[in-house]
Amino acid sequence: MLSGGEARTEVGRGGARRRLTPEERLPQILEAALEEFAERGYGGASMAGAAARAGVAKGLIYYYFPGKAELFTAVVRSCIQPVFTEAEKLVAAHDGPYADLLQRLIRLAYQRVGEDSRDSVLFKLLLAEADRFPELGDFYRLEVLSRGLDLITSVVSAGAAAGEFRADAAEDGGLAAVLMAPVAMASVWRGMLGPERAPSLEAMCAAQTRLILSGLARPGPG
Amino acid sequence: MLSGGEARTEVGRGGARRRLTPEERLPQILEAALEEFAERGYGGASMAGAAARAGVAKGLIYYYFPGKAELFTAVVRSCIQPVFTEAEKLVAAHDGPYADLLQRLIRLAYQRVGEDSRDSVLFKLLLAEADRFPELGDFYRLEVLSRGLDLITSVVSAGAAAGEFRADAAEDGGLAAVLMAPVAMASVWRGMLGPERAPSLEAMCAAQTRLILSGLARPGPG
DNA sequence: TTGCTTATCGACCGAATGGTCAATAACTGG
DNA sequence: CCAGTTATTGACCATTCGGTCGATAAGCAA
Repeated sequence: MLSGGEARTEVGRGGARRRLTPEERLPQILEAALEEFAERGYGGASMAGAAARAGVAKGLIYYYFPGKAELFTAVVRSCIQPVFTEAEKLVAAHDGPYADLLQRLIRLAYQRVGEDSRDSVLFKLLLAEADRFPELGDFYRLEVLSRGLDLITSVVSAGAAAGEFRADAAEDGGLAAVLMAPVAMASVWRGMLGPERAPSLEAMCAAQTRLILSGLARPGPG
Repeated sequence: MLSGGEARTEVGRGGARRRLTPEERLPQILEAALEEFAERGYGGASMAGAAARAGVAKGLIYYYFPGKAELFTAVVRSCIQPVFTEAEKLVAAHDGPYADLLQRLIRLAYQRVGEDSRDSVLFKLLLAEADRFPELGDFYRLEVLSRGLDLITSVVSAGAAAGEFRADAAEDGGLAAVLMAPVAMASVWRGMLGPERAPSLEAMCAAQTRLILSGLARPGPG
């Protein structure tokens, strides 16, 4: 009865309405969606919630994104990509002992993990949802995992070629993953347990640096 | 209108009904719920879905569990705990060089990750949902993280005390986390990318073994 | 001002979901 | 075989949520 067919009689009389260019509104929506996703997870996040955080009507989000899934992938893309460009720049610019470079890379990575807690939360979320969104899984494989592994591999190989590291390190297929994992896991731990309860970043950074440098050194002179 | 007060006229005439003791039914429900959660995530999983997988009416789940959250924590508990008892038994029973023990522990961990893919998926899920369920976070911290770190720390310390490893390894607060992370991350990668696309477990196991053994060895004789 | 484009709103819908509850059939002990 | 206990059912409810859509106002050009 009270579901009148088109009984929509009092529409569109909303309050102050500010019209923005898409270049201004999009970041607002992405930022709000990041908060919503980080706080409630993918399944728990609601379009209405993201809209409310952005101070915007729900319908507007559908004006910018086809649906929830696309909004999520857009948020992830906009957040995780810049991390790697930084590291790659460091590698390209470096010269000197490779041990120093490796040490500096490790420190940079841990530092970055400690900086923005929302990044960690989103990273964790990415892990959790990747298998339900093929596009997300591909994105992670290509833009995060492979990129990180390649970066590490190139440094280790160069160090081995320069006689600084053990020669067999260059052909060790799993080494890069083993070197990358502690930072990734530190991020996950931070995202899930919070900065206080997760293992200390400083301690992990120091331990990994020591372990790697002595573990990769040539067994030669005492 | 058509919501008759107690118009429920034809209830309870369902088909073949098998009555089981709770000790028989509970594992069925937990197993079915594991499948459902692993496949759809926490938010995406539905009580009806879990019930259907168990071949049971939805209401029965509420007979055994107060709600969705409790069902989830029960599933996680039942799944992750047995992993550690195995490792702890290994440590308790071992004697001989600590390098061998460490090697064996690493192999056991990677092996276990490779065995049941649902465990990896659930582990990934646990990471993702821990911060929305305090009970889950505590469970992880106490029953998984601390337990693993303690195990590793005890072995490393014993090895250092026996003069097998570098003396300073025993006091390295972050070392255990760095040693534990690759296995955990390997599990996460498997859970999110699948066995084929994730970094090879064998390669990671071999690389980590090499890295650790040479990284922990006393710098002494060439 | 007029009129066109388009960013923005918010009521609405259908579907799905978590959770409840009275009815009931399967066992149990006597 | 009967009565009491309890495991099990499935219809039902309230709510939430993703997504649609017509109305509308803000800006811009003429």
